[in-house]
Amino acid sequence: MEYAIGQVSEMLGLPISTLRYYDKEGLLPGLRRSSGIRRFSDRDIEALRMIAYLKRTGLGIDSIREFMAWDDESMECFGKRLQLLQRQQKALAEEMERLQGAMDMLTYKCWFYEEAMRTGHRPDPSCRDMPEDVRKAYGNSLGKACC
Amino acid sequence: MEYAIGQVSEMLGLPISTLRYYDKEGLLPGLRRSSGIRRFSDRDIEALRMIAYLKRTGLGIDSIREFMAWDDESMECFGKRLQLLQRQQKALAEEMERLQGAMDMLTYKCWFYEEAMRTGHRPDPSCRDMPEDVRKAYGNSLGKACC
DNA sequence: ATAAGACCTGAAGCTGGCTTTAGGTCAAGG
DNA sequence: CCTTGACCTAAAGCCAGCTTCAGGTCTTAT
Repeated sequence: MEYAIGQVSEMLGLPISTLRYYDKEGLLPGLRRSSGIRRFSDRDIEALRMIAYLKRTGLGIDSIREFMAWDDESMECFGKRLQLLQRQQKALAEEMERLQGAMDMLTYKCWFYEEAMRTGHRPDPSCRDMPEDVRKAYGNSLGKACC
Repeated sequence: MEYAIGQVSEMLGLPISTLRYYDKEGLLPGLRRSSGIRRFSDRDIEALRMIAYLKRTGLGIDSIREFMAWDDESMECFGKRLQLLQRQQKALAEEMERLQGAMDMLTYKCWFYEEAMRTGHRPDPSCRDMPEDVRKAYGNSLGKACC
């Protein structure tokens, strides 16, 4: 089955301009055309879904282009793709750790301002009635920085 | 204690240009100057640490400016800041879910290409020897999309 | 007195990932 | 025949968050 750009846009919820941009950037190396018009195959659709996922992982356009360029029939492709994905897995794990630290800061600060509102003054981080989870979050993030 | 911009840059590992940019953007409303030169107090330093954390949560410069503008001596400030932080907590939780989905995709795809290299052909997602954690990751992300 | 070094400013430039603009082709329907 | 609508292109524009540039001030050491 083949689709025109407008249909694909609807199917995937992506603007037409984005699809053309991806094509121009070489993210869809197998894309067919008939008399100038792009004809998206089911494989192209799957590639676009994969692109969306790769973008979520934080991968940039350049790496996605590489990923898509490796001919997925070849044995060599498996190794190349695996390597790229593993690298990205590591990068994403680090990013998620960073975000967890930020989240812990928010947990502590929300407790802080709730306490401040309740008692009328800024609580002490060494406060004995800090809940256990907040204490843990505090330790995992600010520890000593305050504001 | 007060510091000049170069010292602060060293202390926090931020480029001088960034510190000036933050000041220009109004992120340090209390910053003192003597004869044109910025004098960073300990409170300004703490504010900068907090800015770094807020940025990590994904908060934009505009919201950080708001956050910093609320006079933190006032009772009203507690409520305002709490509200902003809670909103960001929700946004960050959603972002982390998105990333977890992306991570699950990577888990599945890494298994996929490892299998492909081992066996010499692309494995079937309905494969009985898919490890439990990979199956779970697969369910939580692609499910049916493939590439 | 002068040269180095730390500070200052406003404005322009950069990056990534699109989006918009301006202008053109082509097929179907009234 | 002419309009409408879906497609096409190259090039310029946009946004956030800095960074760089060009030029100026102030202090301190030689």
